[in-house]
Amino acid sequence: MIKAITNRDLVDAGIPGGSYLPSLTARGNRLLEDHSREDVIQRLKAIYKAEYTVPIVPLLEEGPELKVNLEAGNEAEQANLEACVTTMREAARTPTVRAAAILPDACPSGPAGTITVGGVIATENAIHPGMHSADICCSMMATNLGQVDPRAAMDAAFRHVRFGPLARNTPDRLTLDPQLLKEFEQNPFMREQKILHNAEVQLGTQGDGNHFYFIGISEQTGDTYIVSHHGSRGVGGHLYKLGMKEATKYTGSCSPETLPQNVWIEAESQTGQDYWEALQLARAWTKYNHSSVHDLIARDLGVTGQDRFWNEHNFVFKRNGLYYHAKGATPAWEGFADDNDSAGRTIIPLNMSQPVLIVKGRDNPDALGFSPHGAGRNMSRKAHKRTLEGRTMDEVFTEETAHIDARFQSGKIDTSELPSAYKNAESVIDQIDRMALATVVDRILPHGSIMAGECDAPWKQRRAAR
DNA sequence: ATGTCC
Repeated sequence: MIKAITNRDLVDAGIPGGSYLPSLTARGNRLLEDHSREDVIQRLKAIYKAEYTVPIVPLLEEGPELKVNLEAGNEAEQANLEACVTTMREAARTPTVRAAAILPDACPSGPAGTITVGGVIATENAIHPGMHSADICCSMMATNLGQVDPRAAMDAAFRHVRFGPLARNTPDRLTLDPQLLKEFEQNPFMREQKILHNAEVQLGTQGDGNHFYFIGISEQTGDTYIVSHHGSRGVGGHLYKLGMKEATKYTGSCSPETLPQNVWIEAESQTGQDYWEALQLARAWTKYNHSSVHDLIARDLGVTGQDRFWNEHNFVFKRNGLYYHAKGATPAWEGFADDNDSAGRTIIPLNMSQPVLIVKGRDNPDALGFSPHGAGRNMSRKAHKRTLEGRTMDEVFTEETAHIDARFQSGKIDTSELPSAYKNAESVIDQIDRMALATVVDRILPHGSIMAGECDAPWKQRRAAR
C-alpha cells in the first residue's frame, strides 16, 4: 500500500501554501492508482504552475529597435540625444512594447527607463498610464477670429483665462455639459469624487508650467487666431493616479521586473476597457475646457470663432491593433480621432516669441506616424536658470519678449518659460521638414502670450519654509 | 503637470 499524499508533502515539494492545497492533494491521491509517488508529486507541481499561478513575463532582453528622429547640433544636444536613447531603450524592454520612437523635441523626463517627452511607445494589449503621462490629453486648440485687432484679442483673452494652480471656475461663468457629467458618473474611474469635483471647479482653467494662451496672425490670411495649450487639469491628474494604482497591482502579479513607471493595465480586461473609456472622457472634458474659453473670448469680441481645430499630444491612440502612447508627440495620420480637423491640420507651438506651426502630418512610419509637439528643452529648468545668473529677471524678460506682448497672469515672470529655455526653433522646423514628419501649411505669427507666471501656491511656500 | 502621499 502506497502512503497517501498530504498537504505537507506538497509544501515540502516547493508548492506554496494556500487554500488550493486540499484539492491538489485529492487529485494527487487519485493519480496514485496509476503512477509512482515521485511522479505524482512532479505532476502536481506542474498542475499548480499551470492552473494556480499567473505566468511571469520577463523583461525583453532587448526591446524593439528605437527609431531615432533627432539630430544633435552641438554638445548639449548630443548629451540630450544620448540620454534620450538610453532611457527609451530601457523603457522599450517592458514586455508589452512592440515599437518605440523619439522625435526632434525629445528630452528625458523622470527616472531612468521612463519614456521621454517627445517619445512614442506602441504596445500590445496594454495601456501604460506612465507613458501617456499625468497631464492626460495635454492638447492644442486654434480658433480663427477673422479680421480682429490682435490687441483687442489679447485683452479679451486676458479677461477670460484663469491660470495658476489655485484658479477656479464660477457657475455664473461656465457650467459643465450635464450629459458629460452623466457619463463621468457611469464610469468606475471618473465617478471618483475628486474627479467630479475638479470637473466642476476647474472648468475653464489652464493650470501652470508650459501651458499658455497665444494670440497671433495667420501668415496665409492675416486673420487673428487664438491658440491654447493645456490638459485635463486635476481631472486627468487624479485619473492618472487611479490608473497607476491599478497598473501597479496588475503588473506586480505578472511582471515584477517591470520598472514602477512602466506598469500597465491589460487593455482587453474589463478594467482596461473602463480605463480606455475614462481616457476618452478626460479628453472630452479637455476639449470642452479649451472651446468654452475660446467661445467666451470670441463672444466678447463680437465674432463667432467657428473655424476651429484641435489635437491632443499626451494621449493613447489605438491603431492597427496596437496602443500608441504619445508623451509629447502629435498624431500625424488622418483620422487619429473622430473629431480631428477635416483638412488634417494639427498644431505645433515652438516658444512664445516664435510662430505657432499649423501642419499636416505626413504619417511617417519611421516616426511611428507622429510629429513633434513643440520645440522641447535641451536642459532642465534649473540648469536653464543657472545660465541666466548675474542678470535681473526684468532684463532677461525685456530682451527675450521685445517684439511680443508677453503677460504672466500671476504678475511674476517665469523665466523657465522664456524663449531661451527652449531648443532652437529653426533647428526643430528644419528637422520636421528633412525627416518628413509634417508639412507646414501656415504659421501663426506671434502677437502676444499669456502664461501662469511664478505662483505662490501654499504647498510651494511650505516647501520653501523647510 | 497634478492641491505634486489623504
